[in-house]
Amino acid sequence: MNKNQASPKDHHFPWEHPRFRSWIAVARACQLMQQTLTRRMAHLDIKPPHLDIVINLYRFDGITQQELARKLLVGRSNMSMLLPQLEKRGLIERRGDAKDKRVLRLSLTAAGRALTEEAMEIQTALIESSHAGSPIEDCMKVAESMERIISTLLKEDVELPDRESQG
Amino acid sequence: MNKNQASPKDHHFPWEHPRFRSWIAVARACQLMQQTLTRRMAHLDIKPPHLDIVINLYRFDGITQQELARKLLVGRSNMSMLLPQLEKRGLIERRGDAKDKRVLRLSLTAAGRALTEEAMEIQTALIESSHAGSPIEDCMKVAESMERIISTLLKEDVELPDRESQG
DNA sequence: CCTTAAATGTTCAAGCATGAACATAATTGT
DNA sequence: ACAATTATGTTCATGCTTGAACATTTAAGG
Repeated sequence: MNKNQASPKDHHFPWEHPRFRSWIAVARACQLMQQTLTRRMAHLDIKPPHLDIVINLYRFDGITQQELARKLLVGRSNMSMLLPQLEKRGLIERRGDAKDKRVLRLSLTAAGRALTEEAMEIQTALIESSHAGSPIEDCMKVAESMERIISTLLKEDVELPDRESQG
Repeated sequence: MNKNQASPKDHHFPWEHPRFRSWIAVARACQLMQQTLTRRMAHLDIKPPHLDIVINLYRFDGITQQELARKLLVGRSNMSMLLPQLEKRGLIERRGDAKDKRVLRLSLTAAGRALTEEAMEIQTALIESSHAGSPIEDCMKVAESMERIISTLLKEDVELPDRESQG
């Protein structure tokens, strides 16, 4: 009853599957990285979700809330909750588009840009140090594996409300 | 101001660092996997956090709440919130320890075990299918990389309240 | 023994994320 | 032009997660 599917070899329990064990490690690493990053950025008063936002604004000035939500793989309502906070703190600006009166175009203020650079340094330093001594080729192989997984999951992930796969 | 640290090579922006790009892919893959798993398990009325719990109870019968929290890298208060729900649903049991009157020892009921097996099959199938066609060696290399990162992060992660690194 | 420190579990307020329902604006079809 | 559909953003109720404060129990030090 627990090995007639998804198990070409006869591993009785999921945690005996190499892929399963491997994925658990990926998930735990992610979790730990997020928690550590949260603590390291605490003094800037931003958390990973905010960092994801400002980094994307740093790269893609004038992006809309919907585009941003798609890049971050979150719902639009999430952006509607978080962006006003960042706006009140003077880190970002939201300006209506002249051509399309529905959309709000986002950009960083000078203060937001400065904060983003500071936070990105913390994140980069953490990533570099936690990969301590791993050859860069390992990293590339990891990236390839993950991107394969991402595109697989995005493909079979059609037809859901309020989230329509990203570009 | 944005490249005097953590950057041996002269990549001007974080997203030009191979390790940074690679890590973003890891994080996104995790996020997508969780979202997809959430949808696939919706009919069982359990979410990834509950699955993590019951799988560990499946493996480690009689574990305490504290030990469980450490394995899952979450706070004790989290367990205090989630476990009573599962208990009310008749999926787990909590029994006080005779020797140490502080601890509650956890175990699955028959219904909980059945549900866990069903959910594990879904998760295993999802993991297998999302790795579609990736050789098993790639998986092993990913696992190695992630475990290195985990141990690095756990080492430098001493001294924090309510979370004391796991065993 | 008795005081102090540590460990385990609970409660609470706050913040993040979600999906549904809604309002407005743009696009398409006729 | 008009109706129907789609797209963008907001609001709301719900649920997960956290960290602090607390109570109880155990362990350690004099």
